[in-house]
Amino acid sequence: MKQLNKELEQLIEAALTRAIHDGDLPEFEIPPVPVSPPKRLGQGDLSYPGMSLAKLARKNPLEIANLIAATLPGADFIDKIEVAPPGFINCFLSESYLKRQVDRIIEEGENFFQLDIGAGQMAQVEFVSANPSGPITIGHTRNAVVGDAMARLLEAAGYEVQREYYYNNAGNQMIVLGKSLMLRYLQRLGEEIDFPADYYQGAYLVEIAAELAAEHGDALKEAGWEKFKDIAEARMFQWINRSLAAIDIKHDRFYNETSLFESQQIWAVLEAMRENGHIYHSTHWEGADDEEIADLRSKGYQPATWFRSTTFGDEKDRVMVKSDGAPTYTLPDIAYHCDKLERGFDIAVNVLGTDHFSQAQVVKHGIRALNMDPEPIHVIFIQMVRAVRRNQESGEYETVKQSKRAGDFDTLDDLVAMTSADAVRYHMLARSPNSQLDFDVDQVVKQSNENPVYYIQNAYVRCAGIFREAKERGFNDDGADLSLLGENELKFIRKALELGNVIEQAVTNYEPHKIAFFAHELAAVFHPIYDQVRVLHSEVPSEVAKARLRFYRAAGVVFYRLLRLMGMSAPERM
RNA sequence: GCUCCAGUAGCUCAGUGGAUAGAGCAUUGGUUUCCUAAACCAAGUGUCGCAGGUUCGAGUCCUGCCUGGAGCGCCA
Repeated sequence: MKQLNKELEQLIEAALTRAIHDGDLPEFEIPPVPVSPPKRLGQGDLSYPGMSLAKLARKNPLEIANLIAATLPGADFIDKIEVAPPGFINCFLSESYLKRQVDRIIEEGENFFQLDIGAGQMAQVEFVSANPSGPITIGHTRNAVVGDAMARLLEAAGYEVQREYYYNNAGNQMIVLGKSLMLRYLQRLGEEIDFPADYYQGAYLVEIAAELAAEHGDALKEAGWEKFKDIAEARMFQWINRSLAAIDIKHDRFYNETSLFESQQIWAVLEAMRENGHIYHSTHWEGADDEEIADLRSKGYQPATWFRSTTFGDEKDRVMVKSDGAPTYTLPDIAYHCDKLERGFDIAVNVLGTDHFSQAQVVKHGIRALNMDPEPIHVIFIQMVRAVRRNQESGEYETVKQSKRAGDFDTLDDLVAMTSADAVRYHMLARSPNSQLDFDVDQVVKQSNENPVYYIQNAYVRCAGIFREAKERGFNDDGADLSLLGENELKFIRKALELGNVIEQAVTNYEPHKIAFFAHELAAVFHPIYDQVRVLHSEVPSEVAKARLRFYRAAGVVFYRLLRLMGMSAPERM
């Protein structure tokens, strides 16, 4: 399927090139000529503001627009070109072209607007990557939804996509997790234990401990924390996968942080950075002021291994290996991204919460310190998300407490249980990642009947419904004459043909939320049409009904494609 | 103190430097003899945080300021 705005852009460029060649315009470098759908009726279907050329061409904008309009090469999709003051070039699409696209849409089916922008290229999306120390929270959920939608859009753009989860199963946190479970188990066996405040407090560990006690009795009493760490990690891994699967998210690969230790890769990376002259050994970083040095000294630190990240614009240097010999989190993270780049991805998208902002910068500095180009890496930063609900008395929004008690909604499992996988996905996606998101639990739950989620899905349901009814009546769209379609149906086709551009915008700008808004806009075009354009109605002549039935077949294809791009289900009935 | 994000309708938010700034929710009133009511039609609300600047043209770009959020660890 053609991206018509791109086609028109090329035609305008051709017209300009020719005008310059013919001497109708002075010599100048032709800038990009962005074509977009105008906002108002009567301004055509695609529009280009020719005013932007006035200065370059040293000519009255209206004259330039007229010149372009007069010399624009023809194309099968163009009906007419109009010029509007002060210099807009408005393109009206050909009706017969639009009608023909109904069959094209049906032919393409699930590949409707499958683009070739990324043909032959590999893309990776690393997302979620939550520490395996507890449930998937509402914050992870937003990350998961955005990352998966990004992956689906990259696939639609033609990339071969791998979904990866960086599994942080090394480091102190896992030891604490193992010890936390061990203490809960011993508590369950009746021992009096003072549970440390900095251990994992979640009730889920108490539950797992109870299960272990039921299954093994006191047989694990003498087992070390390592045993409990393995048990806890396996349980967390299962839990995370199950939660994500409930919203139709699966990763192709779980990349274990521990593998970077086992393979010695972290030390190889550190050595390479050292060879490039970016590593030094000291009690404090080179640019530290007296106050900072005094602070570090008061903590009694021995010398540590520092990365001179300030070379690459960082505000201070960073510790790679602590004075006790253990690496910080940053070193394996650099090694991991180094490994990613060596795997040859043309694009490596990384979805992170803004609390990882500094960390991500340091990783990029580290990649440069390895003399590698971090350009393929692109980070989508997700702003904070809170579950909120309105206080009935004050009318103010309040944050849902970070408690694991039943009735609070701060995990993915809770959100899905209270709403639906589709509602969670849509609401998490339909927001710019740059905006903080208040997920209004009551709104998504209570108003689930008048919700954009179902508004979009209902469009597909309605298409499916017509075919069910037609089948019962023994009616079909064989031999449909598309020329019988009316202006209403064309309105929908025009809008649907924008999908290619939406996918491209979403991919090139790393803004997957655009697809969610487009889906809603398209549904808003569809429903009024459906209300008026009937198929199985006594006043509709059989030939017209066939054409309309064919149209609804195409509309169903478009909505199916959209719903799948958002990772939502396409139900046949509500 | 420094870096990044945000500030647009009562609320939650869209908005490629272009033409008269848009949705949903909430509010009010209406709509189906034959597939469609989780739908449709109609009504209304704006100092686009503030002040300058660039431009033929600024919600969009630049500078300063105000407000809210995230970060700036020998944590992960």
